[in-house]
Amino acid sequence: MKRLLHPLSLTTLEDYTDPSFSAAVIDWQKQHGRHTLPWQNTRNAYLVWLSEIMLQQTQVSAVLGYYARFLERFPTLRDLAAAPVEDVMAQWSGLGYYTRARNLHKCAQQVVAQYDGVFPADPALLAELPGIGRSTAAAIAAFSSGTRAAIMDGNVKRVFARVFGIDAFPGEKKVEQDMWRRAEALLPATGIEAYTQGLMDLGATVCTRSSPACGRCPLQARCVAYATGRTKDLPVRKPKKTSPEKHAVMLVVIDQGQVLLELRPGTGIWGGLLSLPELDGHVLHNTGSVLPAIDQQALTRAVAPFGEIESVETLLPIVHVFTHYKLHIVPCRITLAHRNLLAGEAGFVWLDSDKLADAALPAPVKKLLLDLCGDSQAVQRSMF
DNA sequence: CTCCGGTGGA
DNA sequence: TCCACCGGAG
Repeated sequence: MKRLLHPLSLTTLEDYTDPSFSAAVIDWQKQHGRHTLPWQNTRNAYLVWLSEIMLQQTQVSAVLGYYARFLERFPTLRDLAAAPVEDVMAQWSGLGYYTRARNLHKCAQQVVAQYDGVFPADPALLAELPGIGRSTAAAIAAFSSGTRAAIMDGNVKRVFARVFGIDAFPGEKKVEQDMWRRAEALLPATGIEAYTQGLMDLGATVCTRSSPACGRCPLQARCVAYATGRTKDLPVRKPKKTSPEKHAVMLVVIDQGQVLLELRPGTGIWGGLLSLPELDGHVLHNTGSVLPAIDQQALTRAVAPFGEIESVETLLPIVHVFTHYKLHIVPCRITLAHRNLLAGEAGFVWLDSDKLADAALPAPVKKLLLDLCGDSQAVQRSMF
C-alpha cells in the first residue's frame, strides 16, 4: 500500500516504528551496558530522581561521589524537604549548575506537599515539578515505575543523528520535534528500563562525540553515518553564534604624500601599533548592516588640529574578523584645504606614504592604505 | 582555548 | 527562540 499523504502537508506522515531497533538496544544493554551504578536496580523514585537531576549536564564519574554523600546527608525525600536550602547547596557545591540544587529542594517540598511524598508515575505530572523537564520526567518514570516514555538527551540526539543520518542541527525546533517523534515511535512494547538505560549507555560509552567505537556498536549495521563515513560530521554542530559587530570610523587624511596616523594605547586591540585616527562615538555594537551616520561636527573637531577640511568621502567599509568580534572599518577619506604645519598633536604622526609597507600598522589598516595610496598615485600619474 | 548540554526564564 | 547556568573533556 502506498504511503499516506496528508492532504494539507507537503511531506509524508512518516511512520518511524521499527521493533528491531529497541530489540538491538535492549540486547546490547543486557550484555554490555552498565548494571551496577548506585541508582540502578531500584524503583525508589527518590533515588532515581536524585540521580537523574545530578546527571543533567554531568557525567557519571562526576556524579558518583556527590550522589553517595548527598544520600548520607539526606537519606529520604522528607529529609531533603525538611532541610535548610543552605545545606542542600553545600552538598551540591562543586557539581555546578546550582539552579538544579535549588529546584531539587523546591521539588522535594512540592512532592511532600502535593503528593504526600510520593512521586507521581505520570511523566506529564513529573514534568510540572521544578527542575524536571520532558526528558528527565520520562527517565524517572521509566526507571521508577516502568512507564513507557521517551527520553531525549544529548546521548539520544547523537545516536539518532548518526543512525538515521539526520543532517540538521538538533537545536532547530522541527529537527528536535522529528527526533522526539522517532523516540516515541521506537519505544519497545516491554523492557523500557533496559531500553532507556541502553540508549544512555550507548551514547556515553560507544557512540561518543569524538572517536566513537563503531566496532562495538549494536546499531552499526543500520547506521547511516557509519555507512557514509560521516560519524565525524553528525550530529550537526551548533552554528557558532554570530560574533558581535562593531563599527570604527577611521580617518584617512592624505596630504602631500603623507598619511596622518595615530599611535594606539599600549594595551587593548592593536596595542602600541600605529593606526588611522578613529572618530570617537562611532564604535557601535550590534548595528548589523546599518552604517553609523558620521557626525560632521565631530569630524571637523577631530581634524581641526591638522588643517581645514576641503572634502569628505566615505569609502566602502572593510570587514575584519577577530576571534571574538567582527569589526567594520568605515574609512572616511579627507582632503585638506590647508594643512596646519605647526606643532601638531601628541601621539599623531605624518608618515610618508612610501614608508607604509614597513610601518607598524594593523594588517587591515596597512592593506587599506596601500590600496588607497597605490590608487591615488596611479590616478595622479595618469593625470600627467 | 572551544565545545557541549536540560531546564527555565527573558 | 535565545541564552545563562557550570564544569569537564578534547
